[in-house]
Amino acid sequence: MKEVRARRPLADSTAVHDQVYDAIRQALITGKIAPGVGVSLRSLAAELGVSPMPVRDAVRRLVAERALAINPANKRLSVPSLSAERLEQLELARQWIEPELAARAAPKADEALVRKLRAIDQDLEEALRVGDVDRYMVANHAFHFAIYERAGAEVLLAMAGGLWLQIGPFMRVVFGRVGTGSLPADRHAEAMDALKARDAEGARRAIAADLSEGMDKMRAAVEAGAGLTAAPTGQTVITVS
Amino acid sequence: MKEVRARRPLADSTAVHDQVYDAIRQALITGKIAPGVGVSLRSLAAELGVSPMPVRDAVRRLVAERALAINPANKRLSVPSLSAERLEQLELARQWIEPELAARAAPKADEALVRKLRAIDQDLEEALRVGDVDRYMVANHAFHFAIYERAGAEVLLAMAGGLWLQIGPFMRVVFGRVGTGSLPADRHAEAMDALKARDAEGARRAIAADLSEGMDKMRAAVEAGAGLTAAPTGQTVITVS
DNA sequence: CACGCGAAATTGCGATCACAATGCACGAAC
DNA sequence: GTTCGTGCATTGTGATCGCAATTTCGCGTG
Repeated sequence: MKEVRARRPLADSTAVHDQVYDAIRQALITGKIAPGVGVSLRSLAAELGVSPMPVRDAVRRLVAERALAINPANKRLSVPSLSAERLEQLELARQWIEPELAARAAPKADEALVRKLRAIDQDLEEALRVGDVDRYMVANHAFHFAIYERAGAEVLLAMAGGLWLQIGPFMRVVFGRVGTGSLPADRHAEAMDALKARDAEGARRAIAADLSEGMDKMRAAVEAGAGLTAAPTGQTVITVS
Repeated sequence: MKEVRARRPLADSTAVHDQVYDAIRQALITGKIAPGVGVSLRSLAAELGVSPMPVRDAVRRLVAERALAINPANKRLSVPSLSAERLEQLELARQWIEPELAARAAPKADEALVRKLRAIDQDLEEALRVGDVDRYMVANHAFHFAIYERAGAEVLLAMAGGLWLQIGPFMRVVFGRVGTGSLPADRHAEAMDALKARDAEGARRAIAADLSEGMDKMRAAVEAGAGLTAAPTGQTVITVS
């Protein structure tokens, strides 16, 4: 475990704790870490090849964003378990904030944005065809936030990002069960049309509909799913690359 | 600066970094730290009498909650400056989430809650009479969140907490200028009546109106205020517990 | 007096060590 | 065979040290 660690100039772009944060964040969004399982700082650190320190920093951020939970007694941290209450609140919040962001982005949309969205959406459908769940989720996230960033609403964007972070594990459970084939991307086409036309209300409706469909599936899966809250004895086989 | 530091059993209640977090959080909510001023880890640590490490942890959380900003170039941190855009988004988010929480709390309200609210409100009015801004803000925060906690909506509650944290510095600026005497607490009485009657929509309206009045004052102050990002030479006197 | 320019101080970041506390497991007693 | 207690391993937390980079200030030059 004592490896030669390349010491980067450290000023080029991102700090180590940011990279660790992104790694765990991606693992959460794509659902690579199952809900309910416990993770430890040192195990994560060893897995990522860094010292526990930057992992601590990253974990602090994630806990603050409610993407990771910390047992107040144990002080041991884990992925928050999936409950119907949490999902209901997350859905409500998403249904309010994300259509709003889409509506604000519409007037500022341009040809470049639509082109970028079309490229992402093609990748998304490709992922759907081949059944690559991870790739689909990454593309879906990219699609939505390419729109939301255009709104130029920093505060709301950060809130939306936090919500996606919290809802990632839910998504993974759903698509792990239902499969990716059953989710049509029609709403994405509607959204792109509305953005192309700078139609704020149309974009709002399209995103709202897209969210509704996705959340419906999640709610159904959570209500029907028995072991969604995961076994506390879960093995943490997390491959954060 | 080499003091004998009492080593607490550490398992009694809260960790040091939590105390530091609470200290800075309180300082932000009550507006003890002015927007735009830069703070350093070591200076905060020295002021609090701890090592820079727990301060780093606390700051990490606060940055994640957007209560502190970090200059990507400098990597130096400061309180986010007050802009009309930020205020507009914060107002929108508050206007959506806080009435919702109040409405959810109303059916669960009981006599004990109303009594507690009445006590807080009396303290609040007392603070208004004597012109104690800090005490007023603490009481106002306590009033609102005594209600919101009753909703039992963990996710929404956390979001509301984050919003208050971001809007704290704004509040301080407003009340530092306008003075506390001009803010009537009538809406609080309405809210208490609605809660007592378990009237969800009434509680929603009361909180919405309360927010509107407060945010109107803030918006007016921000639009009119020139030196809102200014940095008073204030010594930030923060103390741990 | 103004303007660089270089050295010292400050700052954030990461690693390593120390410590208290909890979790876990192996083994002994009934 | 079941149960309880004792030891070791692991965990989170905090302090201290080192490093690189940026800021800051003083000094010399124009």
